[in-house]
Amino acid sequence: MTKTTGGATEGRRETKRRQTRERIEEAAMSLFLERGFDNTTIEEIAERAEVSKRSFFDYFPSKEEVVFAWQDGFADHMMAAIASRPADEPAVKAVQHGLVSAIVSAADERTMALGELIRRTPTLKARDQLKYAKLEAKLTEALKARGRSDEERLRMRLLAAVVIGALRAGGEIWNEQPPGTSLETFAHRFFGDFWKVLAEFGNEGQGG
Amino acid sequence: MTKTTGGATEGRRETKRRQTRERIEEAAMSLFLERGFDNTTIEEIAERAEVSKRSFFDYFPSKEEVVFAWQDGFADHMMAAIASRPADEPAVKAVQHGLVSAIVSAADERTMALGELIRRTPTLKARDQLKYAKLEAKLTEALKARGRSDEERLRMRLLAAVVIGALRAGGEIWNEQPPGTSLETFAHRFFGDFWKVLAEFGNEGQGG
DNA sequence: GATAATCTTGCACTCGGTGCAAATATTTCC
DNA sequence: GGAAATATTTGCACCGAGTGCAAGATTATC
Repeated sequence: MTKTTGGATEGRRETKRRQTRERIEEAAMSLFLERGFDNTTIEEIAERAEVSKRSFFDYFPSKEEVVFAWQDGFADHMMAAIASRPADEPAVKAVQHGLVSAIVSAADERTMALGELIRRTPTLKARDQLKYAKLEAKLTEALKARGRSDEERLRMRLLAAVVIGALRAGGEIWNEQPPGTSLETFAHRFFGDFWKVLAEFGNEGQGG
Repeated sequence: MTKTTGGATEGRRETKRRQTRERIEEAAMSLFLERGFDNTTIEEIAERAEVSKRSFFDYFPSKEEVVFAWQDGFADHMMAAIASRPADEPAVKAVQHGLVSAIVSAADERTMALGELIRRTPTLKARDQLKYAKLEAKLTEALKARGRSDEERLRMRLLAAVVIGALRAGGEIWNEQPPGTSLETFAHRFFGDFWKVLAEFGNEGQGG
């Protein structure tokens, strides 16, 4: 594997490694969901995944990171969705579509159960908030590509901050929604309200 | 101390306890600033504060919490400042004044050094983000008191989310500002820009 | 000063996480 | 196929954060 012998082939090693990683993730998740995050030890995870405790740390840097491993996918999806929007579309709309697209594609059983777990576990709440910060950084990056002047890029930074704020608040409100509500419908309605309210805030702030 | 013998007197016990707490905080902070958060052990803190390692945990639930202990004061100041604004003032303005007031009163040497420490220490970043979430919750609470209808209260929630987003972004931008800039001036100018940009985002979002 | 309540301490223990070196598996090259 | 190079897994010893508990020191109450 010095540089160039095979190329894109996935040897037995890579395969095994990927499988092991998946086994650990699966084991950890099921245990967390069964008996809670704090009541699960790494040794128990390792045992169920049939690896040693020491090997766990070859795959994940900490117990918490297993919970948030999926998160990168969300950010990548969002960035790709934004990049795929026409360059002359207003940033505000592009980011809305990007977010909704990422949300809808990420929303499944597992993710919801995970959210519930995080909400129940104080230890995980802090790390969960960091997730938003990381997302905001990525979003800023994606949006800055659309800005031409320095002033534009400052605007994009604020847009990212505001939109991530909306995402967080929207997530909370979504959790209070009656079951059976369509996530996509909710997301669209929410953004509609959001822009409207934003305009009002902006005007009130400038006036007075 | 069953219920009612003395009343508001501060006995020797309370005094000593407060002093000890301050000694621990002081010891921890100076050590963190000297050699970093991760390179400081609780035993070292305890030693410098002249208490046992076990006693440390009678005063702070964890090493991290020492760093964020001051944070409650900020939130309280902000809430008080908002509550003191006239009830007929637009919420947007009230929250701006409340925040600026809290920021200005909290900004000293120590706080800045602390911010630097947090930025340098990955361990602390997650917990730092939680700070914003807590602040947002408090802000929502303070603002909801101003809302009459359910719709109004929803608006207040979004306002809190957006404003905390601004606070976070503003903090970052402040850190990139040339030294010597007046914090108060910066804060006012920032909010001015912010409301303007917010109105633009709102209109773009509704249009299109 | 006796007694009750509270605070502090030491000790033993659990768990998360790391460094290291030996054992094991995989790939590569002949 | 087999030896050598390389990567992976494991066991072990260790550190530091944090907790429970019971004994000892302090402070408050009468």
